[in-house]
Amino acid sequence: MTREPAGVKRPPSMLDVARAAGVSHTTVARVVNGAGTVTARTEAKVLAAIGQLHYRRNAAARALVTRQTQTIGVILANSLLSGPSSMFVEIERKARDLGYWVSVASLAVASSEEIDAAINHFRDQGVDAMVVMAPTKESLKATLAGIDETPCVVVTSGRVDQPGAVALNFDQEAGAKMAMAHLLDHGHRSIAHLAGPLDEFDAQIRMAVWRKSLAKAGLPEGPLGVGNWLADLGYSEARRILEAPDRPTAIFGGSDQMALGALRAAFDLGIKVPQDLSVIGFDDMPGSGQLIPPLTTVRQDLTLMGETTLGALTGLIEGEAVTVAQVKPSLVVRASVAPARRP
Amino acid sequence: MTREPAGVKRPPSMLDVARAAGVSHTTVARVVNGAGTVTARTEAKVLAAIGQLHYRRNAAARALVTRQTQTIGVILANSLLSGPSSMFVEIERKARDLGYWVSVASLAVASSEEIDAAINHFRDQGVDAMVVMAPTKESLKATLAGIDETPCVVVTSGRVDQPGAVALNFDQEAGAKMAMAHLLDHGHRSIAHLAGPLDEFDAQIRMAVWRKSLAKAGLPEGPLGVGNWLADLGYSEARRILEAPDRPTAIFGGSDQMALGALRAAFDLGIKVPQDLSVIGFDDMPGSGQLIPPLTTVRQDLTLMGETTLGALTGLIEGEAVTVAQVKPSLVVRASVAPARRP
DNA sequence: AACAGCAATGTTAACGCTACCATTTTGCGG
DNA sequence: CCGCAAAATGGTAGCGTTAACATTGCTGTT
Repeated sequence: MTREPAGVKRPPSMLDVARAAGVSHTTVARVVNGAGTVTARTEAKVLAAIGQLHYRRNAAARALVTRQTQTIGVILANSLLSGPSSMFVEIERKARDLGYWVSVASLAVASSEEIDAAINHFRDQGVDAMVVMAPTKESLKATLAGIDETPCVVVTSGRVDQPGAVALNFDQEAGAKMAMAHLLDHGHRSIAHLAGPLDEFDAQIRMAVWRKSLAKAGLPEGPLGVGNWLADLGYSEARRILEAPDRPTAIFGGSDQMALGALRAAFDLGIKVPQDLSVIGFDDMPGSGQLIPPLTTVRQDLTLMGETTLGALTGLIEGEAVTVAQVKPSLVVRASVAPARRP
Repeated sequence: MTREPAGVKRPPSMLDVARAAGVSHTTVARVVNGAGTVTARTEAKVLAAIGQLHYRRNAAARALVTRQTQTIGVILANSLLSGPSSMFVEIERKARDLGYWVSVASLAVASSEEIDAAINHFRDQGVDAMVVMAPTKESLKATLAGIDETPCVVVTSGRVDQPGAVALNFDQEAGAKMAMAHLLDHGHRSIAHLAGPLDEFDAQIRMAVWRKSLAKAGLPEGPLGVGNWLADLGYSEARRILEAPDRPTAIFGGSDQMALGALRAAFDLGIKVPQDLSVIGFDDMPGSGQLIPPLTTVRQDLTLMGETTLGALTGLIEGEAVTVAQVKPSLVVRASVAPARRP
């Protein structure tokens, strides 16, 4: 019967549980952490007290002494635009399973300043590790400069050689090659490209592969449109390309959104897809399979990617030497590509 | 010249800064927190020491004594499928501005168990407040049962009367009414609906409004398809409806994805949109404006919604009585709706 | 029956910060 | 030049946990 001063309402602590169970707080800790040796009888008493008092271990106190917050910071750049950000959901789920908390910062633009601010935000919080999506050279540079001790997985198609940081991404080159090979295999000799924003690695790589594939096949470079991954510019650029004399027989869209715009541009001009024009996309976004016509595209397996990211991250946290393979995309063949008409 | 035992590497603490600046740690605290009274000269010394040592205030220690983690937990249900989850980006940005950290849990399914687990996860972490997206009755019930002391904004179209919790959502009813009015105004007398998963409030409401609007106009109920918000079922259900005798002249899609499926179904059957069939969607997802034809739809202003959510949340944290208005959606008129053909 | 040796439990001291109160310094009117 | 209020600074006690070590209570061996 301990008399308690009727203090302010305060959640129960280990000591409260200890008193209720008639043991020391250390014993409570042993039960809670499942470590150490405790008699079944003692454990039962403690568990009962815990249940009765609705005890929860205080994360702050724990973090204070262990110097571990069990938190992972995730920095999302250009969050909603490109597909890869949905990878985040996978990361989060996996992390929670592993007992981590996931904090997020989603950036409107992946500028140096924004990245820097976000990294600082997380360092203030004391995250154990970070995942940073760095789509551009600038953001990648800021990231590598900003992360210091903190283990970090950088999701980027750029190059990273810095101890403690590991780069991870889809094999953009392989994906783009697949798309181009598919078009070339269907006999297309004049292939346009709708590029994403050219400050992004992914857009650069996809465009470079388009050029190289054409050159390798001994073909002249096709028309190029540049956009922002989105459908609006996909439409206007595609329209411009298709209205020009000598229009291409195929379009390689840098994203499904851009390809979607191309589909409509063709429709508006009375060009039939895939009979008169083949279109291929990149991402396999939701709904791509129900476009008119269903879009052939390159799929990126976000689930696998998320898992890989988190695997690398936990490895890094535990101080292992981490090397990760790139994740391979795959081709989803639907109905927007057909053999080129022999002239 | 204090002699330091060459201990393990440890981030500098307030005491370290204090020693370096020749003041007490209390003074350092005053500078760091910007509270209390400090001479400009002292402040400069302290700031210099902070810069030199790369001092960062330890969030865990601070949380321990203040009992405030400055963290908001966000629970996302069915994250990637429906539009509303992208609201999260807005919430996050705003919260970070306000000095909060945002932790996320994204649920595959909004079942009682998942919601419960996520809420517990956040309570373990000691979040100051939560945002829970509860699309279904089941998840809403679990949410209201699970949140206890923690202030909580529930994003749901369901009903919430519980002190400490406040419901917030788009005015689904207004949105659906707009869509139906638009169709009715164009003279459509036979309107089908492609509903979302019927365990979700939003799907229920949109369907109910569809029914009611028809009844109010003195029209018989039109054909109904039920799906999962996605394009695949949108296609098959729309196709079924359009192949039946007495096909409707308009389709009200529960989501843009479903409407997208309907667009293709019509195309496959040689039904021209909007000449022979009007289609309207809901969400205004990216790309909707570039479909064939560009989709007329109901837009939900996610930015405003995110802001409203966070406003309510901070109010709740500070113990104010919070009542929030629903956010009104708006109609985006494009090209998929035309006057009904007079038979 | 005594005692090593181990299992079970308890004691104590940080961890780095804020809150509260005590003390020192400063400015200024008389 | 004193005194006194106000401003500036310092001292100390927790917050709730873990970690290292100390102690107690058993078991089994000789």
